[in-house]
Amino acid sequence: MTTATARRTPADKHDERRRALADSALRTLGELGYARASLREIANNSEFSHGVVHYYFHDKLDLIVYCVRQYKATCVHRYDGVVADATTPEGLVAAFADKLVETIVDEAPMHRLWYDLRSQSMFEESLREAVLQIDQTLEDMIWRVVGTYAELAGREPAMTPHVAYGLLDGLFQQALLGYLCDLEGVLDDLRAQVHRLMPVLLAP
Amino acid sequence: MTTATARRTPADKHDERRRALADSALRTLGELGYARASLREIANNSEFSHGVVHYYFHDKLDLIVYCVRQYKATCVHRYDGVVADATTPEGLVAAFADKLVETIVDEAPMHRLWYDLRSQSMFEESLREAVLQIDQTLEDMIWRVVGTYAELAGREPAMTPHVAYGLLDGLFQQALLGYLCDLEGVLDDLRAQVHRLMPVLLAP
DNA sequence: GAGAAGTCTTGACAGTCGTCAAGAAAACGG
DNA sequence: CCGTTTTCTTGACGACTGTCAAGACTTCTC
Repeated sequence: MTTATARRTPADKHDERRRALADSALRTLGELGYARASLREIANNSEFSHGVVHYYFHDKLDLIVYCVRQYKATCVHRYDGVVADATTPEGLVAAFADKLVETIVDEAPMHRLWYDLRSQSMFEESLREAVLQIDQTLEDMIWRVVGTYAELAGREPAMTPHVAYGLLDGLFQQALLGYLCDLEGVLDDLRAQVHRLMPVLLAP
Repeated sequence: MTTATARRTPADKHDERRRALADSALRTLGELGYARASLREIANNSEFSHGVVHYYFHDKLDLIVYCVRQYKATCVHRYDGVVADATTPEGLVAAFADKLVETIVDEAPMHRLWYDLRSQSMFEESLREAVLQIDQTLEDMIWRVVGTYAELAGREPAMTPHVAYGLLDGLFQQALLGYLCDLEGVLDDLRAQVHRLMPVLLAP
């Protein structure tokens, strides 16, 4: 009865419901993208009715930004284990590259949704604040990997966090598109590319 | 009367009209993006009526793919002059970087439209063929720059065309987003980043 | 200049969209 | 158990969408 988990205020329940709704919505958004995923379709692929969205979210933009924020909040810790377990620079690179490939296979819909949202933010000003914030967390995520890699290698990073993220994101996006287009070898290519790129990110 | 330009078949006129319509459409598409640019809005911002679109194009997708193809067809020759005029590796890099910055300022709407279309192709299979083709021409464009740079420097490229394009595209996309978000210094940053990256693309 | 072919306008069609309001249902507090 | 508050469903609204067809207009051909 009076366990710790029973200590839930109404506000907590409200938030919990928002999270559950966002989780459902993410499935549909990852499948259809930002523009083609209607609120009715999102609701149909969930346990909720289409009207309930406006009870928990102000409007469609509010829902979608919340969804992507929620996904990315956990996403940015994907490589924490890689960083924590690494003992050699080569081992870190290998684990990092493997994890990159793994997430393309496992979460391609989520990644394309992110790139969709980021592209839309180039047109829709109201998306830019959230996109810039998320982009920053991704940059930090990458920098934790590169920084640890530099430490293990006993060398200094030769690039800013911004550049390191830009370069890796370019390769990742390319691989994601190739994977979704069923091109052959894109995943192995990505792995090899990361192995080649990482040493370049460090000063000689 | 019987000048060379008067030698126009009806098919030529038809193509010319398609090009003119596409030119108008590109303005609206660059402003609103793929999803929010309706055929009526496109027609309103042109000298045509909304029905004429279906006389020259099969449907909306047909129009938009034609538009982006048309734009990119000229876009891929942007650096031809840079390549042709270059006499030293450093000069080539400087001219290339300047041109990259210039096109962000001058043609930001067109570039964001391209990234929009490429993102959409991750969801819409019918876009993928065109996107992959255009992406290949962009890769070739970049490789003409990198290849000439390698020749002038008397060294060998250390990356495949695919990787070189992926890396530069990542930086470019980042700078474009920053520019559209009115972030300070993104253009100078891009210039500096290209100066640093290009030597890395060559073998020691 | 009459007829034919090509070009374009207009208006309508069947859907879909985001949004909201009225009220049912459920959960809660005493 | 009743009254209140929160939660959710249902149905409707106006606006907007891509598409198309009927006909007007222009251009060309003989």
